[in-house]
Amino acid sequence: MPQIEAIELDGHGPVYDQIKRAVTAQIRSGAWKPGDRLPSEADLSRSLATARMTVNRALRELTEDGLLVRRRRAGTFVAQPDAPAALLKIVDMAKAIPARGQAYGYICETDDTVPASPGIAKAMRLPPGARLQHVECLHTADGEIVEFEERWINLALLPGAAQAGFDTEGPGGWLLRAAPWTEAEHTVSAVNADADLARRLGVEPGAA
Amino acid sequence: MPQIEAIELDGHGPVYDQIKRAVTAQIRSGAWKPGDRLPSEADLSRSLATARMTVNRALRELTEDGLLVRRRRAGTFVAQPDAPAALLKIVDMAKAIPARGQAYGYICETDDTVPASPGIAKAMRLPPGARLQHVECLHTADGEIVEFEERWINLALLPGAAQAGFDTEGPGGWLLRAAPWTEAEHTVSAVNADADLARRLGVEPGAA
DNA sequence: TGCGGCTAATTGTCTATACAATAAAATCCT
DNA sequence: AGGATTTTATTGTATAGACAATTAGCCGCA
Repeated sequence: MPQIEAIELDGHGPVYDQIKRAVTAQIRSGAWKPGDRLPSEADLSRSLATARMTVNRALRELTEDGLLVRRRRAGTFVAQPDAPAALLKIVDMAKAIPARGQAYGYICETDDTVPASPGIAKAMRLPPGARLQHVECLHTADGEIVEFEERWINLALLPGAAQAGFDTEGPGGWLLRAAPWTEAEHTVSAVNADADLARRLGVEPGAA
Repeated sequence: MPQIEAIELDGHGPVYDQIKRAVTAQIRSGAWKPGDRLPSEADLSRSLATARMTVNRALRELTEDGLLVRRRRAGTFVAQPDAPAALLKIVDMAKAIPARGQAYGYICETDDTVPASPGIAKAMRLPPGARLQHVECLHTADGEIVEFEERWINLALLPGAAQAGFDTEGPGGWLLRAAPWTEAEHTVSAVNADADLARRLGVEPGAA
């Protein structure tokens, strides 16, 4: 089981930001690894001598950024990294358009692994034939097509993208796999975490 | 000067979410238009009988979503809609990658207005020759090219994209134009708002 | 008029506390 | 043992109050 060390603030800027940086630093440095459980808000607020609300804001925002995953009673965990970064922006797009009063739609036309064509390879400074994930999708607002987007993702750097499935189910279905698990029980808690994330991602956009 | 009516909560879910929905509804319905000033947090918390922190969280999150713009002492304004939606995801990408401990880079290769080629026109269900904004950019993490992205934006629906300038300065430079202005003084407050947004967008990623 | 300093309105953050919601873990009862 | 129930740890939200930071607007003065 991971032993979580105490973190320290740097006195620079708002406290919640200091906490965010400190936690981020722990994760970046590898001191806290994916799946590790963080100290509880109560513990952190005690050891940092701040109010729990401040810790809460920091952890809540990091969760929003996809760096952490939280579950009531279970605790706060370092999220599985890697692929979510590629998808956050889609989530964001899906969130931003309804906020403007329009019904957002996302249609994925193609999503497959292809060797880089000479033209794309040149654009990406890759050797021709490198494995790429090719995604074509449409963003619609109120049924009208706002944007056509074509992407080539370097699978050498983002291996998770191949299994991501950017299809019509939307990104939520994929993000499921970014769940936290404690070292001991893989399957069980992974299922739970999936349900948790699914709820988070499914309910929020629907409500707004 | 716009007369802002009181808003009402619906008793559904967390209060900060109710406030978010209520404000969003006002904006969607057109009751609050871009540039309009909202009641102050103090006024809202009084008229809604909630704590100011709760109102603050709601307005802060809506600001994060790009729906509002806030300035100390000046107040909270309905943001200029429209084009920011297309860019939020870039901002998000720029934020998400450094959060994972890598240096994010954004290189825009082309950004011009073109008539739709037959192939693209078909994909977007548009007549060939429709005006599109064509953007090609690279997303890099630690200098390595993670993703090549090509986009065609329907200028008929997002006219602002043409002047957006998705160039190497990054999206921040563009978002400047999404500033709020009171009906009376265009130029002056627009400049101020620019400075404000610039700070917001320039400082946050730099700190993290 | 124009400039400079003061005032005060507004947002931004922090604290301490409280209670609700959730679900893991322990306990009890059969 | 095993299933039901109770306990309890943890996050989620709400509140009231306080002070800091920013800056628009006002007032005075040259």
